Amino acid sequence: MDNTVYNPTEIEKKWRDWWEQNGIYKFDKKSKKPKFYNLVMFSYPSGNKLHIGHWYNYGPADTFARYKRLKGFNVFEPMGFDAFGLPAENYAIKHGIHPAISTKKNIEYMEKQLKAIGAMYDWDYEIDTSDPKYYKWTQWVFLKMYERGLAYQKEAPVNWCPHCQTVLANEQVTAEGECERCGTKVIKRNLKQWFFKITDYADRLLEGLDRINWPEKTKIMQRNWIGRSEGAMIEFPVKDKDLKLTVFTTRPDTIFGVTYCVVAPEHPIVKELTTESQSEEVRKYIEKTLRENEIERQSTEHEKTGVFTGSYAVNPVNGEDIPIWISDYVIASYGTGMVMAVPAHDTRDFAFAKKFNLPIKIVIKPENSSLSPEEMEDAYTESGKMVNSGDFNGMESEEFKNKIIEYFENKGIGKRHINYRLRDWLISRQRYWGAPIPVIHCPKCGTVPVPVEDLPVRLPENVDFNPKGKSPLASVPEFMNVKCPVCGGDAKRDPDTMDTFVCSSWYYLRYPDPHIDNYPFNKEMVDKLLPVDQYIGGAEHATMHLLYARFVTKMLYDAGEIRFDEPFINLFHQGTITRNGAKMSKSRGNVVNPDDFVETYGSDTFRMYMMFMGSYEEGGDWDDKGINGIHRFLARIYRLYKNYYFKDGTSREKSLSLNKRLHYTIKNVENDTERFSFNTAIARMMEFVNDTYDYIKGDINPQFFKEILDQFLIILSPYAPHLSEELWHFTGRESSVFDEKWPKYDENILKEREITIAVQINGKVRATVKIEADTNDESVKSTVLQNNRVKQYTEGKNIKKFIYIKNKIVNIVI
RNA sequence: GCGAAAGUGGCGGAACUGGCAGACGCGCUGGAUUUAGGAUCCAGUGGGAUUACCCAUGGGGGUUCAAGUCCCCCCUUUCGCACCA
Repeated sequence: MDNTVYNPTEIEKKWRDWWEQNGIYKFDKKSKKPKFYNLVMFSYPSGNKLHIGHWYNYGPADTFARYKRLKGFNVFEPMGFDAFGLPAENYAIKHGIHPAISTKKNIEYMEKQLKAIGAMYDWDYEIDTSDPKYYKWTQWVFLKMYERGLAYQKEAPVNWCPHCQTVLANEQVTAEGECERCGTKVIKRNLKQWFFKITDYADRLLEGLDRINWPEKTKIMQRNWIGRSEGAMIEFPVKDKDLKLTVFTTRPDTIFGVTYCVVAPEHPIVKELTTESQSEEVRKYIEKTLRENEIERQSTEHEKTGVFTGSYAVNPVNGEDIPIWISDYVIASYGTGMVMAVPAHDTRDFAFAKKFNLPIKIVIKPENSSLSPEEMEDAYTESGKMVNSGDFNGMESEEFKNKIIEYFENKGIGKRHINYRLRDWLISRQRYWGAPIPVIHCPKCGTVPVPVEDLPVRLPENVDFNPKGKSPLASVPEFMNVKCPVCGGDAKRDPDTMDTFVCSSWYYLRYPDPHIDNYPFNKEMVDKLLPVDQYIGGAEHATMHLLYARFVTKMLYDAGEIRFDEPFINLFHQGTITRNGAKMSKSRGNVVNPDDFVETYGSDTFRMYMMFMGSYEEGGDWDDKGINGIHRFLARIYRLYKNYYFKDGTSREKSLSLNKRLHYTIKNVENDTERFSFNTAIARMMEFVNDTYDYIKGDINPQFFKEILDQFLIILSPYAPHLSEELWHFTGRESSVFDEKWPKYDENILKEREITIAVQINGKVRATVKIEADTNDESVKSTVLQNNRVKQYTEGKNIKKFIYIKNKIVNIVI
């Protein structure tokens, strides 16, 4: 009987050590094979260590990398740590340990866990963004931005997280108005901050999306985030005042329908617009607005409110007086913070006009109907023919849109304009654990960038890093006091550190030569290895890291530093793993701790089970018992080789069916792996193993069986690397299975000679018949009609139609 | 409110361009082997009906010889955007 026991713990340790000792995964820079840069999003070392989400990112990604290696690519698969930033710092604060120490410890632990995955990482290429050797070059990126006029300081209402005690970029505030990291409600504060001018790249960030193979939903998110809209800026003089309202509109064609204007309550111009008699009401309204939180205020369900300022603007095309209101439905930070209102053709303006009894004036008439202000229930926002629009009546509104802008431009009252929702990237943080901003403030020379040769601006270690609402570095005189590089006089350093997303916006350039110390990256290696061929990571970075990285890449391309302007050619987002149908969280108590399962089942089983649970794109639901299925499968493979690989047999015949099954498996596992359909690839391998167990029930042809099993090991190896290496050596090999070539399948072997097809009568399957593949329609028809089962149904009936889809199905209509 | 994706056995999920729905696995049932097993092997497993029949892919219509797949309406879930002028 069978007492062969699959002991993953022992096997996996053995082969990890062997791989390391023999340098199996050392990246060969000189290889002539085509390169394949397989990248996963690196992790930040917080106290939580590697969780299942990391495993789900890294395990399957490594399977893909191993597959590519067997397919003949020179695969580059590095790993590192995004070590600066809030998670690491908050962990340090909570435990009262210096972040430099806790980060180091966490990295050490996570390295161990990452090694337990058994991935092909070449650790010679490891990155730690909190290492001065790395952040020196993050500061260099800042200086490049500065040099190119893309880094600037300005005072602006910015997002402030009261818990993290720092400002945040727009991208780092959730839709609920909460801090992306800690979930605290974010408030607005007026502060002087550093920004990167990502808005300069808005159009190119849009255009580039058409050239990359990314999930469509991610592209859509980026497009929406950038929010390009075409329209016009139009000036409305204010009656009896030396003032002008400049509005942005995407519907200049509705200019004759303007019946009022609205200014955001917090806009400075409101003071000047408000008349004596309205001042009390306006003051109260502004106060009320400021008390309300941003989210409630910006909700579409929020009922319209507003107050008349007492002033009137003049419509520049017809001289009509139009009242100026303030209302919180106008956002101060978008466009100019003021709008022209056309209730007849804009739903929001319509609701406002209805509420305050403002006139509704129709200027566009739909194709086959007419509108009347009294009967309208909502605004008409489509195109149509112009009416009530002076000399332009009768013109198509779409055509008029362009005509009227030309008219504005000729008269000097407006111009064509493209507006974006995207704002500049706020990169300064009032926190300790980050790369210091390499800038010196000199009373004489102003803002002076730190000369490149003086980099890095080192983060001092002896600092009280507990957040106090201002930069911890500001209270470190040794750090702050510095001589101005220009005039040599006394000056101060900038006390802020950079957003961690700056660190991760260029790390993929550093990987190919992470130890280079005279430049941020090795140009020759970057030319060779970049852009990234496959990037795999979570979808939550759609409008953060993935947008920033593209921006920085484009900037460096413009600066002549690199030869490509899109960093990630192919992108894939893995799904999320749930448990009992719910997201894993500590509060639900349904967290899967990978270490526990790896200990009992081994990393091969753990990795493979994650891949088997569901489609990689959608994730799956974790089942503590389900993992047994994969464990049994691997143990079954183990026993198959140990007990039958060298077994004697006397059969001289090859099993045609098993051989065919092998080729079928090679083909499908190849196709499925290529499209990240790991769950079906594993199912195909299970079918193969089931078939081999059928085969060994009979007499074995030892030579043939060995060949079959050898090839199967190679296709199994990306999925269960340790087990496959073990068995590969068991068969007598001395070299690694990962130095083999992916087997080729033979389409001729896959072609069935005799096939079974279903015969339907009126769409219901009533029989199956065996036919020769590719036989002509007539002979199929006679075979089918002679079938007894078919005869029962067709006897004495009139066959109206006989449909035969080649090699697939027959349907007889009677 | 708008946009996108999805809804298939007791469960996780297959089904690539319309062509035998439920691959593969979990669980369950029965059997074999075993001192015993939560190990292994074999068989069965969508629902109903006493035998080649009927019903089944969220619900309702439709197109087609043929629909999980295409079209229309509705319901539910998840995600994204939320007054962006």
